Amino acid sequence: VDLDHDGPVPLYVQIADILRDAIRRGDYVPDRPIPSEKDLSDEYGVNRLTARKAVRVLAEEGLVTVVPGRGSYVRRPEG
Amino acid sequence: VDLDHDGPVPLYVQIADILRDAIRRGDYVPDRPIPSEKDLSDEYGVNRLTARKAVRVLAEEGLVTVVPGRGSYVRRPEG
DNA sequence: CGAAATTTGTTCGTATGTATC
DNA sequence: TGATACATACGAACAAATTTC
Repeated sequence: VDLDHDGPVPLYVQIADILRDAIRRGDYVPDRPIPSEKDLSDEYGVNRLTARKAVRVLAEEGLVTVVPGRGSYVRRPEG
Repeated sequence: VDLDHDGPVPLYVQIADILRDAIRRGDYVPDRPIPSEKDLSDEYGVNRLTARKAVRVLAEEGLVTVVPGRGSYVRRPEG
């Protein structure tokens, strides 16, 4: 799982893209948590705050819900 | 809370001026923190480092004390 | 019930690169 | 040239919420 550290796309955007695709593919399913910020930072070799920023992107898109002390859960599509 | 982005006065100076006035007015009181760098950057729509620079001005004037990881606290006047 | 571990939340400190004035 | 300003990214420390043992 390698990111492009030199290109124009920010690391947190790259991670957000990866996570978004994974959710769309069904690798992460509704009502279940995606990897923790720490797991993401370990997996992609980035700072926790960078991984956190990626998760926030998904949260702002409504794809996940962040729960303090629990994790970030894939949202069940409404309707 | 709007700043003059075009005039000759740097944004960080404008923010420092606003904060200084607020402290003098008593909006922020001794031993209590002023807004965090992030809150200031959000409120004034500037980069965090610009807000940080404003806080540093006040710190250099002795009006606040910056505590890493905690915040910037209004100084209690000596005497 | 309580201590430890996990996870997210917050804050300041710092560095790099880019752009603008 | 230098000061200003922004975006990104990492580091360190601690707090708060939650779960696990």
